Amino acid sequence: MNQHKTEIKTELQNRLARFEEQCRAKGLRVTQQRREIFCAVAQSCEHPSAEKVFQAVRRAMPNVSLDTVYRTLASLEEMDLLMRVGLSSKARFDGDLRPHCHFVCTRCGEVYDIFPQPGEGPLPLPAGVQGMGEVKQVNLQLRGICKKCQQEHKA
Amino acid sequence: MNQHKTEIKTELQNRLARFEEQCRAKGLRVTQQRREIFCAVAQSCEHPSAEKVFQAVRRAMPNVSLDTVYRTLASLEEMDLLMRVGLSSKARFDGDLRPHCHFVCTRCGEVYDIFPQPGEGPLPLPAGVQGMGEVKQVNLQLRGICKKCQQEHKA
DNA sequence: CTCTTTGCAAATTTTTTGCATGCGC
DNA sequence: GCGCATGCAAAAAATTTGCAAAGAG
Repeated sequence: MNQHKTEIKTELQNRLARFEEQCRAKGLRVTQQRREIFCAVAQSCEHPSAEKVFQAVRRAMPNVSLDTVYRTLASLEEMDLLMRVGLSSKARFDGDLRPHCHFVCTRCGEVYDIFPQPGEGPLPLPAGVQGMGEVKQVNLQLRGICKKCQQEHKA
Repeated sequence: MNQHKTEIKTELQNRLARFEEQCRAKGLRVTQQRREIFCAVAQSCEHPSAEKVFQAVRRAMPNVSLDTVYRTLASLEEMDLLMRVGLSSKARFDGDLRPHCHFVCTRCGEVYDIFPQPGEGPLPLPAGVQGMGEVKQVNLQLRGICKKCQQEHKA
């Protein structure tokens, strides 16, 4: 992770530029709060929760409110400027433990199973996992817009 | 998904057996509620939320309480009888959009990045994703026990 | 100057916990 | 019968929403 620190630093400029560009493209104003919240996530290596982002931003900006953080995180996600680890708020469960993947529709929230096709082997693990610990479970999550939502959007 | 329905049906017996076995192994009692909750998740293809499981179980058992569902889902997860899609309750954010994976420690909740090693290509997508919709984001999540927790456990 | 965005507060939703009673072992 | 597990209720945590005031374009 640390060997990436410097890359991240130099990349922060690019990201900020992209942030402003994206905001303008979507007609959103580039406010201090948005910039701070974006930076807080972009600079952090620790996958912060909304609360953690709030605390970090508060140091630079003592009266941001938690709800602004929530609203901004959601809009940054929508602009593809950050991503959510895991799923949105509500926990969901899967009783099928056979290896398979999930397609998560970011519009309707539906979770679809993707089972391996006949003859398809198990997914290869990234080499970098060596030495991190013991892997007990693998879950590949693909996020996008499902067929149904694509069609509704066209209509 | 439907071509798996029948497999799931026949597999339900195995799973129930495994469920009872696992309960006894961990010294947990095999109660009606646990069995019902386990079945509700095992039979469902829709990755139900706690609330949905609660509603389903209520049909067969009108006075289960929601907190029993929560407690039971947590213990079933711990016994590896089901898995959680996404992460536990709290949302977490990642500002790094370069392709990388996450190692999630199920003991301490820490999320570690796994960047591709030099020369390592992008992860192949499962063939079955064809026709599900447009994939915009790929997230591979490996769950297990991280190095630090392994060592603390030994001590 | 306009209209989005913010902060505040309060509401909602999701999840957790304490305690007396009940049921599996 | 013993003791974990449940149900109830209430608390805590996480997230969302309505509205007046502030600030970006």
